[in-house]
Amino acid sequence: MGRAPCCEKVGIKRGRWTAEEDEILTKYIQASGEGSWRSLPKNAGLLRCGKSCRLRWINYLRSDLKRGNITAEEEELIINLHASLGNRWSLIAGHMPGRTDNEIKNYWNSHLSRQLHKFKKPDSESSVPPGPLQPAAEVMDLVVEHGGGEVSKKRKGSRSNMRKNRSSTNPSQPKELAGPAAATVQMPRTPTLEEETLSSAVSLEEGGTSKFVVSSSLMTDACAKRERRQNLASTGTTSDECTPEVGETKSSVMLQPEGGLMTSGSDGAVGLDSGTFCLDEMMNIGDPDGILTFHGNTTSTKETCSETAATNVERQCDNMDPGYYTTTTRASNIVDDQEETDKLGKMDVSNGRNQIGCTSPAAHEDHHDGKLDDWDDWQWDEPVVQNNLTTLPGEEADLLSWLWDSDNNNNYLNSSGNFDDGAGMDDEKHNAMVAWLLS
DNA sequence: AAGCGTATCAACCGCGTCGAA
DNA sequence: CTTCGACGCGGTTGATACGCT
Repeated sequence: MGRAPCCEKVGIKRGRWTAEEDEILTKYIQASGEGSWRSLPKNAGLLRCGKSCRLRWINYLRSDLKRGNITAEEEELIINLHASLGNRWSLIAGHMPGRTDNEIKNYWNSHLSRQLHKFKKPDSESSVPPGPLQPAAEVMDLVVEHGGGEVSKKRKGSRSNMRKNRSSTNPSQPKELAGPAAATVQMPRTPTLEEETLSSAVSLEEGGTSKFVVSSSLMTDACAKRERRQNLASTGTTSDECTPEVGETKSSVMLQPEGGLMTSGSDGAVGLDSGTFCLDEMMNIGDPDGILTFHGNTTSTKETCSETAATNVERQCDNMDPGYYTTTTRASNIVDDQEETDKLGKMDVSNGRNQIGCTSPAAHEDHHDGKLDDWDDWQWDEPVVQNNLTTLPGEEADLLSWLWDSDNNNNYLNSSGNFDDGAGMDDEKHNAMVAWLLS
């Protein structure tokens, strides 16, 4: 048995609203108030469905609506909120006075999801032979899956992109990170959702420079104390002022490319200023220098996070097919080895659209005292050269070029230049790639 | 200038949730 | 406890605007 229609279909006007209808609806609501949508059209003398009236009022006629384009600040906020809330447009809109869920949803679908689409390596465009692992795409699938949002199926380009392309005099010029886009947006607290949601998002700046965001929120009681610290950080307290609590060692502080702080305690919990995320399930960050250990044990520390959290993390771990790998997130040791420099020359995020380059934000950490440099100083166009990534010690350099080789050529050419049919891209590499991206 | 392809956004549709009966 | 109506939400559609060739 089908559901009864919300209103009679016959005699109901559809399509665009006229100015007269708008005026009738506005006057009626001003006189009688919102609500009773079902009976409203009849009472107001409109030949419209109640739903349609409600939608028209909420999305267009309300006096408190903000008109005009989405600003950079709002875009940043949408990205951050979407990373935490997913496609809960009404909730996102609730954090953005004057904006409607429909407006935000449209903006996401037409603007922001395409950026994800660009970041996500499309299978159809890839020359990767069918194989068990396609690291970059798979990782991005993983990231996008958890709140990264659906990617528009139909849209390929963008009119705004066309405008930019036309007006751009220097396509390789990285988008300026200073200003709104680089500002940390303080996430409004939405407890129930944060408690249940583990999500991630990725955004990509245009012009061939990447802004990689993996923001997650998974609130648990055990993580709450860290959230308090991150709240301090987001309200102006620097990372240095986030002193560890008794019995806890501040093992590392990393910087999200978004400009937010990413912290981890000795217990392996990782916090973001846009939420907190118990990472015990997936990896340990126990090394004071930021050594990140990736593991697949999802059962040992469940008591520290809620069952929901554990379930979600388990799901992520399942997707990641975790093995055991240890990588590092530091990149500040100075070496004068030209050979290593040459190796790292392969690691360039000035990539083409089918290539994903990734540099570790943590590599930007000042190794002397753990103090974070200003993210604005990050050189997006040539990060390897300009951000001293050329000074990685040999082990890290090998890892980077090794990972890069796997992804950069899409054909799994190994470091020796031999073709790898995919089988050679073993779990270890895959997990290392995941760990690297997450770091 | 015309035609075509695409982006944008208002509106529609169906389903889930909630509260009252 | 069940049913039903109202509402709200998210996904999708379609008309229109716009940019490119």
